[in-house]
Amino acid sequence: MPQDETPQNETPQLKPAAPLRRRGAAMRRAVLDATVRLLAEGGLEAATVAAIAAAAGVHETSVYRNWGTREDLLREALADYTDQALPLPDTGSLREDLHQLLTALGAFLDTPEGPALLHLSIAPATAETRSGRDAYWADRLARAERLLHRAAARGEIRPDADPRTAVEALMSPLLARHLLLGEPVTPAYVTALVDLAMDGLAPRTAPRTDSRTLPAADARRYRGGVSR
Amino acid sequence: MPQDETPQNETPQLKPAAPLRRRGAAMRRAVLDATVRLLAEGGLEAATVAAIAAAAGVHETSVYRNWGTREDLLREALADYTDQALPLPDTGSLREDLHQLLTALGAFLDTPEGPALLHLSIAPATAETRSGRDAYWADRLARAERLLHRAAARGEIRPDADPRTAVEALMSPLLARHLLLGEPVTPAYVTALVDLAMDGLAPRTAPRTDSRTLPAADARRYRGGVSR
DNA sequence: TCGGCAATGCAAGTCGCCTTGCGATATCCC
DNA sequence: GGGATATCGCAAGGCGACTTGCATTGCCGA
Repeated sequence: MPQDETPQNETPQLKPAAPLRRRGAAMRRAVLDATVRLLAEGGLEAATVAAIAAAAGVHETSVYRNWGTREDLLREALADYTDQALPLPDTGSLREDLHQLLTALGAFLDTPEGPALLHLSIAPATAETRSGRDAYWADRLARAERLLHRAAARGEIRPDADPRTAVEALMSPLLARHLLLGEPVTPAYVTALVDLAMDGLAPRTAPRTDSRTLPAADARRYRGGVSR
Repeated sequence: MPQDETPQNETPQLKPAAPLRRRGAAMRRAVLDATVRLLAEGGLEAATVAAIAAAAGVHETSVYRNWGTREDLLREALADYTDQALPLPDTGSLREDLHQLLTALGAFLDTPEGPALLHLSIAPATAETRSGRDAYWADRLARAERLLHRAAARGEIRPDADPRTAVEALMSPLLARHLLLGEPVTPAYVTALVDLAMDGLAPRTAPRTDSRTLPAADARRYRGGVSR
């Protein structure tokens, strides 16, 4: 125990009856807020545990005891922060809805929080953290799926189309573009994606030649292994 | 050529006259090989720089001097290793080609090397490492694009479709599934994806109701800014 | 063949993530 | 108000990534 040494730092006059040692929910909030702030200001690498703890006026140990790992903390902070980041449009037109949704997603990816969230979602996940992560993204996709269901009710999409697949096919490329290619998500790209999803690759008013393309139902046969 | 590796550290008596201070290309090969081996055996976390260096019979410092970063090393090792992992099918049918390509990609994602490559490709990249990473993935996509171009020559796809967008829309979901959702890439999923890309969401032989869906050519117009 | 240069080995050290044991205190509950 | 108990602050330390200065040695060309 520190007998003398008077560990109180340089507070010459003020001895505020200040809250000092925050705990429980109050402490969690302070840490979560500090995390998002540091993240937004300096990106992923600025959000070290030491920096976060200091900014929140909390000791590093408390962070680890409450969240276990830095990644868990960042993940929770971001999930909490971005919970209402992507509102669901409802314009009455699927094409337009999708366009707006993807544009909003693209914009989010351009903020510091976007890539941070993706990086964390993707970091080698342990069994425990994985379930939380999967649930988070599954929820995001489920929300987007509602667009498709509304469109289906309006007869805007073919009845045999799978909404889940469509949602993944639409949102994944935006993430991949940002993460893998480092290319921006332009309005033109969003349009191309939506058009592709809506209209498909195959010629619509088929070229007079009979269907060289396999009938969809038949294409389902699965050719065994791909040679090496 | 590889003289038996002798991983036993306990060689109490032997002081081989050939300490083998490998350098240059020989050293790089040894390190690259050791990296892939450790990666395949113990996953990402087993491939520490210390472990790799030891397995390659090289000093840690050399690794850092040659690659700079652990991630750069892993990235190069994997890129080198997987260079011919995804052969381009050429069956004469786009639907079938895509099916095989995506199936092979899905299979790759189920090996330890697949996720490792993705994780590394996505890790916060510095300006230098980013260009290499982007180029790698751009090359992968360019290869796949060839499928689309062949199909275009055969008249299998509408002339106004963008091959690049299609490739991204097809491959990205597989990556996202693995990384974000933690869900497996099943043959059924591959089929659904390919079907979606080929046929689109919009009803084909339009429901008797007149074309509620915008004509493909006209749909390309871009509705101004998306609100908020 | 031999010297010189560059690449490697080695040691010591920094930094960020994370753990642990212990003392100090806020907060609930009686 | 006065414990009990869960929490928090603190210090020390381990581990892995990464750096740096210096001693060694492989190797290429003169």
